[in-house]
Amino acid sequence: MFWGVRMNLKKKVSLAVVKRLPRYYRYLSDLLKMDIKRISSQELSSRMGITASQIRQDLNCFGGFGQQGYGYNVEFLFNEIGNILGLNNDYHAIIIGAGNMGQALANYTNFEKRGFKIIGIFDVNTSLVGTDIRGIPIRHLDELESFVQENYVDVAMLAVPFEQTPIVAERAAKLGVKGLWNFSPMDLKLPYDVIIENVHLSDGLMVLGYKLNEKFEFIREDSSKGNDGNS
Amino acid sequence: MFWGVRMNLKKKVSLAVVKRLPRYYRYLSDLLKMDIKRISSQELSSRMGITASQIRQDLNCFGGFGQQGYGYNVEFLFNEIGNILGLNNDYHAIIIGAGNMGQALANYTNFEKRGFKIIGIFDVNTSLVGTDIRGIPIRHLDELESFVQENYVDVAMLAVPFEQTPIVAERAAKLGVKGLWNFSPMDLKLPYDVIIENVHLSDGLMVLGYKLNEKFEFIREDSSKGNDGNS
DNA sequence: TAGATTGTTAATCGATTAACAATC
DNA sequence: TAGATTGTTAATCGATTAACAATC
Repeated sequence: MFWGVRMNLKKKVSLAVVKRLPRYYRYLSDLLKMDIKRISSQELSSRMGITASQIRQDLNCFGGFGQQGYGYNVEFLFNEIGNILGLNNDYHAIIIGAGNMGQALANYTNFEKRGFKIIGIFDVNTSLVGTDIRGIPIRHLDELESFVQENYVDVAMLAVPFEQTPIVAERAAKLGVKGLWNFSPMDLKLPYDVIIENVHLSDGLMVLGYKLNEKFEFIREDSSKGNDGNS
Repeated sequence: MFWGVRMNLKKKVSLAVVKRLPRYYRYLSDLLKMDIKRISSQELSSRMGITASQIRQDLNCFGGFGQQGYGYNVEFLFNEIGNILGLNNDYHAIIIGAGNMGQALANYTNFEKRGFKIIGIFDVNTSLVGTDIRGIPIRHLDELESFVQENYVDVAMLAVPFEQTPIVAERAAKLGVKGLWNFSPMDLKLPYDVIIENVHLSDGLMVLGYKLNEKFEFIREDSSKGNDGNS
């Protein structure tokens, strides 16, 4: 018996761990800026507010990045996590919808540092079409098909009105886009081989509301609550 | 021995459950729109892609909303979850930063349906100050202190540049704002009694990148990867 | 009543934490 | 070498799932 297809035996890393990686990356970036060369799991633990044990467990899902008696080399670990997250992958992304949210995304230069290059923006608003954001031209949505066929597009960021979202999502998926980043408050599902991340901003706001309630025992002046017919 | 202060004995509901509530709320809202009057945990389970058992467990953290042999009344459950999330709490919110993201937030009318009313927008850009978004005037950031003292403000949504974020966050917290919703890619921490929710959009994008890599085995044409000095 | 489906307890699974031998 | 700190196994904790008695 010999090794099968490369790395198919590795146990799949849990999503809980993967979701923590960007946070590690952020803290390591801060350490780099502060010119800190090495860090122990203990020290990182106290900065991040998670246990040292968890840090070591998490990192060891991907390999032994540290050194006994020394800790972790900040720059090395930073680069390794960057690699794991695929930050030098040079993904090509487009933004569909050039309203406020689409423009905010287009202006968020950080995405490029994270390996996502925005190569096109699309909208139906003819007064926007022809203009550009940071040099990226805004095209009419009608050009979506031809553009994606002529340019390699990995990811579409969807910042269109709620009702339009499933429609443009399907168009993008049909064209072979591999990932969708959806900002409409719905759980987008498609019968295509595409990875979908739903953002759900207002869900987060509602959780904030819940926490406020819990902590400060709100119920503001109980103003005309109406209680209209709850069974 | 008798009952202590009201409901201080209830076991604290775990954050995992609370985070699922907005999603239940969304699905129930959809059911209402489709004029579906009642739903069993089984049926909801298949729609949402989680187990019926989990649905019943989750809901029973807050009380028995269903009826044996019948299921759940959609409208009743919808309203109950809305109450739990404090959607009729009439929170007063302000937006600090009227750039693209701030404007996107200001135009997102859904927040009002979720119990958050935006009563003010602040920026330092004098060409924006004096204008308004959906009738909400944009004020100069200098007016923040006087405005918050004169108007009840529960939550500040922070959509300012990275470097400004800790500064305006501290100003808001000092003024007694109870919740902060932070859109800068940092873990905001403050020595005040304030609840902070950090959004971290690009963290989500990086997780999408990781999943793309995992599924499609990326490594695009290995274009001039440079490999500049990783250790 | 019989059938359906909840509320709730018990079993399982997975993730976090603790502990410690390996080793730099 | 002695001290420090990792990598990793084992123990604990919490969350999810299964099962079923209660009951509409």
